[in-house]
Amino acid sequence: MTVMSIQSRRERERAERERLIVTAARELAESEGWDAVTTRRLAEEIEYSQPVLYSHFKDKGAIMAAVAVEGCADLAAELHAARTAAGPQQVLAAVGAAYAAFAEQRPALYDVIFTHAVDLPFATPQAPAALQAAFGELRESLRPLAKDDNLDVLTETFWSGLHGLVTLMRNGRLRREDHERRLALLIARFSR
Amino acid sequence: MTVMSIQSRRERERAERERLIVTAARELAESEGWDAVTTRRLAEEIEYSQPVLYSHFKDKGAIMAAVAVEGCADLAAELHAARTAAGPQQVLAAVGAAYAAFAEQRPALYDVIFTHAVDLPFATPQAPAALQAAFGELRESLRPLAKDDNLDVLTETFWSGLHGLVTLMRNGRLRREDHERRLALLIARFSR
DNA sequence: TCCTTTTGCTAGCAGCGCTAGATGCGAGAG
DNA sequence: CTCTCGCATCTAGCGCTGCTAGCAAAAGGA
Repeated sequence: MTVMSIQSRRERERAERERLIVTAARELAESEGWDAVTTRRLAEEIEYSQPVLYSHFKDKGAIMAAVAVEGCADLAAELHAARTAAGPQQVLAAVGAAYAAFAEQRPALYDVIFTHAVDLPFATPQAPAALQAAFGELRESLRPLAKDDNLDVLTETFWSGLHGLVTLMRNGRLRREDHERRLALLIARFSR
Repeated sequence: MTVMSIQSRRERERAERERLIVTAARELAESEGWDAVTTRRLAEEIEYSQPVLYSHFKDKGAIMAAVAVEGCADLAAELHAARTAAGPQQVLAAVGAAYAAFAEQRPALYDVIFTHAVDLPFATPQAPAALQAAFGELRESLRPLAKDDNLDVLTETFWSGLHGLVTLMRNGRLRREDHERRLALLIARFSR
């Protein structure tokens, strides 16, 4: 009895600490940007020494990947809310706007999902469930508009359009004040 | 006389060395990626010491910006060639394919232009001429298709679509084998 | 109580961007 | 031709990064 319960307690504590690390990384990134997320700073934040991080994660990239998966669940939830709240004619516009809003309001999270960390499986069945869920929301928004186009290809292409809009705008390549017009145009081109 | 010619010789040599730096940075980035472009490595490559770099450029970002401007001229040239070689019905497809090919074949150059360096003015009249030229090629390709849409907004949106396609694909977010289908779909949605 | 294993820490490596201060070379004056 | 001055360049080093080897301490089992 003792052996088992002691072991399980340890595993529980370990899991809690792992959550602590991911949460700290995420909050630090969201409040001060990924540049501020150094292993020393993170260790200080969780009140352990640096090497502890490496007993949970292979390297810093793995921590970022964990944050990405978490953030992806948030994105999926927001897309789902937007999709189900909108009337049938406005689904694509609502989901597109929700996607852009997420990227705008939580840039650190968006970046770690879609531009930074590479060591996540993406367009395969092994991709994290949250990620497939987010993609699924986009796909369902486009399903009524697919006609003779392949739904997955259509979804990926529309998604690329959104991704291009938000990334180019966020690092100063596109004038911010025309964002709404560009978004509307993209949606118009993918509606009907 | 001596004073002037000595000074001008020095200025000429300085300018040559500046070109040397930019070229070395570009070649190093293209052959081994930007991670390999460290100030030490770059100094070694040009056979000067590190501080020399800082007598030409404010910091490493400024060197990257210089490479970006150079690369942008290449991009503009390739887009121009594609646009002028294609028949009127195939302009958009040709230019889109040329854009994607550039991103695919010269990823380091593409990244420094469109994702890395931020200290370049972009969507303003102060933007480098090469950059405006590249954007202009896209704009001219879309002009016949603009109809009642604002041409600049249309161009920026189409550009975003291309940018999203290539960036998401290059870091593993999109299956490579469907690239052609996605590109064709994007072009179809912006034609007519 | 003693031993073993596990856990976390201190200290340090190699590399980064960047810079202060020393050094040597070239140009102009006498 | 020589001396001096100023500028161009280099050496050395700062503070930071991600990451790890090796030791200390705590915890569990006999």
